[in-house]
Amino acid sequence: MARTGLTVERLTLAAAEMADEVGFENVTVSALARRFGVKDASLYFHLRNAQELRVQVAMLALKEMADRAADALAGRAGKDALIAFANTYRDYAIRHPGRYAAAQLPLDRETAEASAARRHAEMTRAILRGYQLAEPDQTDAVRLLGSTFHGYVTLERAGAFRHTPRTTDATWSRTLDALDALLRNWPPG
Amino acid sequence: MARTGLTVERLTLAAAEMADEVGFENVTVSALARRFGVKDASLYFHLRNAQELRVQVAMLALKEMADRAADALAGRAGKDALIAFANTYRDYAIRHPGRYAAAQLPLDRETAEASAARRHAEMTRAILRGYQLAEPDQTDAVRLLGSTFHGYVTLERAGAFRHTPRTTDATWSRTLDALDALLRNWPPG
DNA sequence: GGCGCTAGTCTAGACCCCCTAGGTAAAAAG
DNA sequence: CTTTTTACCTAGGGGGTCTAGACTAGCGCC
Repeated sequence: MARTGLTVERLTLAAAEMADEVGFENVTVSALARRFGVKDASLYFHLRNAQELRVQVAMLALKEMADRAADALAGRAGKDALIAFANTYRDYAIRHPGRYAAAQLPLDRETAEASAARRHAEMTRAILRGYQLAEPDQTDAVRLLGSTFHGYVTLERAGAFRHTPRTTDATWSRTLDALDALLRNWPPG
Repeated sequence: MARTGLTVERLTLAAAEMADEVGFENVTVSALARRFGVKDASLYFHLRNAQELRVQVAMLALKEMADRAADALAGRAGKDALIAFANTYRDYAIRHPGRYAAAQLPLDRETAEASAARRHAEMTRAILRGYQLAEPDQTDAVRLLGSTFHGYVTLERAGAFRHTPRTTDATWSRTLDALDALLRNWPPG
C-alpha cells in the first residue's frame, strides 16, 4: 500500500492538465484516480466531492489568468495596457481551453470572494484610469470590457465566427481599436 | 403497455422546460423518462442518444430566439432596432436560462447550417445597415455585437456583476448607448 | 525498539446515468 | 382478421459519484 503522495494541489494541477487535454466536462474523479494509479475512493480523502475538484480547477485558472494579466500590465498604460490585458485573456483561453472553461464555473459568494475575481476587476479599473471615466461610467465600462472579452473568446472557441472568411485575429485587433475609441469617446449620460 | 404518445417534439419541449427549471446540465435521458413515466430505454426509440436530445433543445432555443428577434426588429431601424434586438436576447436568457445555455452547445458544421444561427447573423447585419459600415468593418461589428451581448448576458447570469451596487439594467442601457455611439463613429482602419 | 495514533489507501457496494439487444403488445394497414 | 409496424418493455453492461468500514505505513513517544 505504497503512499502516492496525493495532495489537493497535485490533484488540482493534474485535473487542470486533464481539462486542457480532454475538456473540462470530461474531468472526473474516476479519470483522475486512474491517472494517479489509485482507486476513486482514495481521492475522497482529499476532496469533499467532485464539485470541489471542479471549483479548485476554477480557482487555479482564475489565479493564473490574474497573474499573467498583472505581468502584462506592468509598465503599460492607455491603449497599450488595454491590448496587453485583452491579449492575455485570449491567449490563455486558446492555450488552456479546459482551464478557461473551468474559470466560468459559477462560484458561490464566499468562494468567489476568496478567488482572484477581485483582482481581475481591479486590473480592469486600473486600465480605465487611463481613460478618465467617472462613476458610474467606470463601472459600466468595466462590465462592457469584461463582457466583450469573455464573449469574444467564448464565441471564437465555439466556432461561431467560422462561417465568415475574415480571420478572427483581424477582428480581434479591430475590436480592441474600437473599444479604445469608445473609451476615449464615452457617450455622455 | 399503454402508449404514451412520445415524439421528438414533445421530448424536446419537455427537455427545454426541464432545462429552465433545473439547469441544462441536469437534463438527462433518465430524468426525462421519469417525467413521462416510461423507462429510459423507451426514449432511445425516438432519440439516437443523449447528445441528440441536447442538440434538439439547442436548435429549439436558437429558433425561438430568432423568431422573437425577428418580431422585435419588425418596423425598427437604427438605434431603436439595436436596442430591441439586444433586449430580445437578454430577456430570453433571463426567462429561459436553461434554453439559453443549450443554445451555446457547440454544434457540428451541418447541424449549425440547419439551425437558426444564420438568421441571427443576418438580423445583426440588417441592424448594421442603419450604420453604413463597409466590409470588413461590418463583419467585425457583427462579431463585436454578438460577443458583447453574449458576454454580458452570460456574466450577468453567472453573478459576475453582483459585487458592485450599480444595477445591471442601468449598465445594460448604457452599454447599448455606447455601442450605438461606437457604430456611428467606427474608427477608421 | 516496541506502542499507539493518524493519515492515506483499499474493498465493497449503493445509486444514478447512458445505451444496446431482444421481446411484446397496441395500433394501423391490408 | 391477419400482418406489419410502431412504441414501449425487461434485462443487463459499463461508467461515474460517493460512503462505510477495513487495513497498513510511518511518525511521535516513552
